[in-house]
Amino acid sequence: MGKNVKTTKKSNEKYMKIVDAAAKVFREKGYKEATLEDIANAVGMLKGSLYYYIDKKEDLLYSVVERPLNEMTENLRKIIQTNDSPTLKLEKALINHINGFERYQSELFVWISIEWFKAEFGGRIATLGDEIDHMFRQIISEGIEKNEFRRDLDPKLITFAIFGVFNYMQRWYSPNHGYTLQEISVQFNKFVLQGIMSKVLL
Amino acid sequence: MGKNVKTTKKSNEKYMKIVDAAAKVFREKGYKEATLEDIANAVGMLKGSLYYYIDKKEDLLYSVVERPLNEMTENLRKIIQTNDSPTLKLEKALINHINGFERYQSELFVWISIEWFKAEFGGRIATLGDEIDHMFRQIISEGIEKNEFRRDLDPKLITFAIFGVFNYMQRWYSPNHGYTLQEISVQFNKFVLQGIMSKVLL
Amino acid sequence: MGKNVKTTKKSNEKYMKIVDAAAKVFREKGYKEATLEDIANAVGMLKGSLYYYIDKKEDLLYSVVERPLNEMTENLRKIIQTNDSPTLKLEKALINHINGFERYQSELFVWISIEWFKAEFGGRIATLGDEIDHMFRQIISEGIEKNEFRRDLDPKLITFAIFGVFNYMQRWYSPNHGYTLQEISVQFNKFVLQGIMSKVLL
Amino acid sequence: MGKNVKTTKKSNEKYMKIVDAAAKVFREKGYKEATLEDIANAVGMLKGSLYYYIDKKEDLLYSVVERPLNEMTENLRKIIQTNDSPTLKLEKALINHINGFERYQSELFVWISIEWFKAEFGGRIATLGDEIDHMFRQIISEGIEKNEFRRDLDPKLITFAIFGVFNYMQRWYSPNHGYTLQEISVQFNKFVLQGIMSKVLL
DNA sequence: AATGAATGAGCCTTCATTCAT
DNA sequence: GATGAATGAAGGCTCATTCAT
Repeated sequence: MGKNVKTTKKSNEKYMKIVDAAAKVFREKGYKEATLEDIANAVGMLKGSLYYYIDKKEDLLYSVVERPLNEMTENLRKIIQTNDSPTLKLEKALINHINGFERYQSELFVWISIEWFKAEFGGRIATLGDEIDHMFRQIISEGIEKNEFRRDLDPKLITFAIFGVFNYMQRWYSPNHGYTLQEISVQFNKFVLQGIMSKVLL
Repeated sequence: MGKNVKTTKKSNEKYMKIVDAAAKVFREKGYKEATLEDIANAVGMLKGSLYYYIDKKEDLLYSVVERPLNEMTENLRKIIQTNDSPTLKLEKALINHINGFERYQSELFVWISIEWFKAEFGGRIATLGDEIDHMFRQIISEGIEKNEFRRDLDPKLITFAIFGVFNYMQRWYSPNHGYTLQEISVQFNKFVLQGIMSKVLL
Repeated sequence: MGKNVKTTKKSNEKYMKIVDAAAKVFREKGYKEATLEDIANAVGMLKGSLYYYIDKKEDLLYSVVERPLNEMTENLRKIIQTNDSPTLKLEKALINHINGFERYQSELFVWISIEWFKAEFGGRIATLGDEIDHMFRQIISEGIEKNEFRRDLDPKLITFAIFGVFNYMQRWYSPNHGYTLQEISVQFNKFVLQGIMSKVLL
Repeated sequence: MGKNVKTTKKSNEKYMKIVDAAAKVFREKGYKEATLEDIANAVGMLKGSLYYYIDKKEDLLYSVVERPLNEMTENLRKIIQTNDSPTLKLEKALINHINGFERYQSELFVWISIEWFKAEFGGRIATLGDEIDHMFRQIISEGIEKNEFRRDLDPKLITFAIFGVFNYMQRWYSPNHGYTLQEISVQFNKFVLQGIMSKVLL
């Protein structure tokens, strides 16, 4: 962190405005399709002026996803370290996930949308979400060990399935347009939990 | 929309080769990042020559996803029209889905990857998958009505969840690399079905 | 040699025209100052069109200096391999040098002008002239050994001096403007030779 | 030309530091490649701040070369006005030249490096070195008249040759790296003098 | 059918320069 | 005196597209 001269500059309000704008533009058009001019316009400046704050376009991508991802990772870590049952941990983890979407809508959707191509970006970006994957898988594994989750499910695959349920929201979810995140959260949790639990209460 | 001069041309072998190549290149690089030169090279011709077969790059996108999607739609329609129970219909539909992935891997993954931005493309592309969505939703609704599926789940949301489980594969699935589609299919079906069924047999 | 697809293309007339234009423009404005647009205009095309022939600006620089330098190197090699006396070899080498200037004026002057910064360019460019340096030095050394040239002069330094005499022409020489290359050649040779010979006939 | 508001400012220490930094940066990267930011960084200020001292980048170039050139011109003038023999004058002039390099290494190398393009810069810069050229030529001419230098050599051309010997150092000379300026001076003087003298003592 | 060649618009990035504070 | 911030013009490069042959 803070390797370049611009770190100081980055820590100001304007830079945050730029990153916010970038998040929205990336979200709307996709990273590659988004133009620096688009972003600059959204902030009310010229594209060249952005370079006072960044070194290259990719910097913006990193800045957009860095904080949300780190926050979610941190929250997840706390959840995992409790003595809660795996089932409860999973519930909390899923709620954390949706909460993340609530707070960092564009940002996380941008993240999800570049996932497939993240290898193209610097390693920094590529590994940002790895820990989340890992911790989810850990919860699932623990649940299986403790007989709370079905033994016939592969932890890795099931983690993918769960991420699928939630992350695919990127494709259809739009705020103020159909369902609230709250509704979605409730429904998806019920679905996922019943899907993996070994003893289903009916 | 109407048949144009190129319709004839499109029906030949060469054009199919081009579309196949396009599918692979789109899948690997993403639609925007893929270059007509990439595609042309993959077929062994020059980029300019492609225009004998297409009018614009987007045509290729359409051609790539058109057939797979239509086929899947058709299959799904047949499944829906049977007298099978909703549960069985859902199982078949999901198997059909994975089978589609098996046969049209790149193509469908391309489709999924552009879903979010499909509005940008001509209406033709935008509506291609709508029927699939609709029929899935129908199965779910029917299952709820017939008390096979949980009443507390919203059909539309649950359809999204299911699509999420499967379509998110685009992000992590790679053939000959971990799980077979068969394994995935079995696991995901078990997960999804237990997740939505009203009476779970344990 | 011939690593990329464009090799074939490069071997045509148009590419040569471009390289010629580049040589002139580089000569007039300097490599960095020269714009691709300048060069394109000189050939009567648009700057973007140049990329049909090149991969990057630097390619042009390389193409400009490659042949002249190779030719001069080759000629020099022949001169060195004879049984001529060092004095005669030096004379011939100097004449070869001026002849090179005659044939490849812009090209060689471009070369000389980037010498200081050649490290910035790919290794290919950086080492192009090394052999010439080396062979000149060899002639001087041989002349000293055979007592034709002064023992009190350091071969390396004197080679630099001689290059200085000739290559500095880049700064002041302009065709059809003062002296002919022939006149310059005669004068400089007399000057250089008397400067290094051990026995001067007066 | 006239003294402007900034003249006062220019006469202070800070401005000198800036010019010194500019000299080094210009020398290392070339004038065009050197960034005002590079220079500002070298002095420990921001690029915008430079404009308190300068009107435009070119000003720095002028300031860099002005003093060294004027000093050398002045010294040369003194040498010329003596009653020394042309031979001695030439020796002194050459020593003055190398001494200049010693004291104003970067500065003079910058000067030499922009010579070809000096027409692009304001006339002020363009004519700065003219007097030096002229006085050198005068010494040579005088030497020929007095039969100390060879009659068969053209004064103008020979002056170019001599400048070549010394000024080309810009291309290969690097302090603390091979030869000392002292060594170079001795060798080059011997070479040049024997090269032009009419009676060579062996 | 396909090629070779060129177009032109657009994008990222750089940088000298300005200016209010 | 100096900073921070922004400007705007320009440059290298990419690429879908066109078109004569």
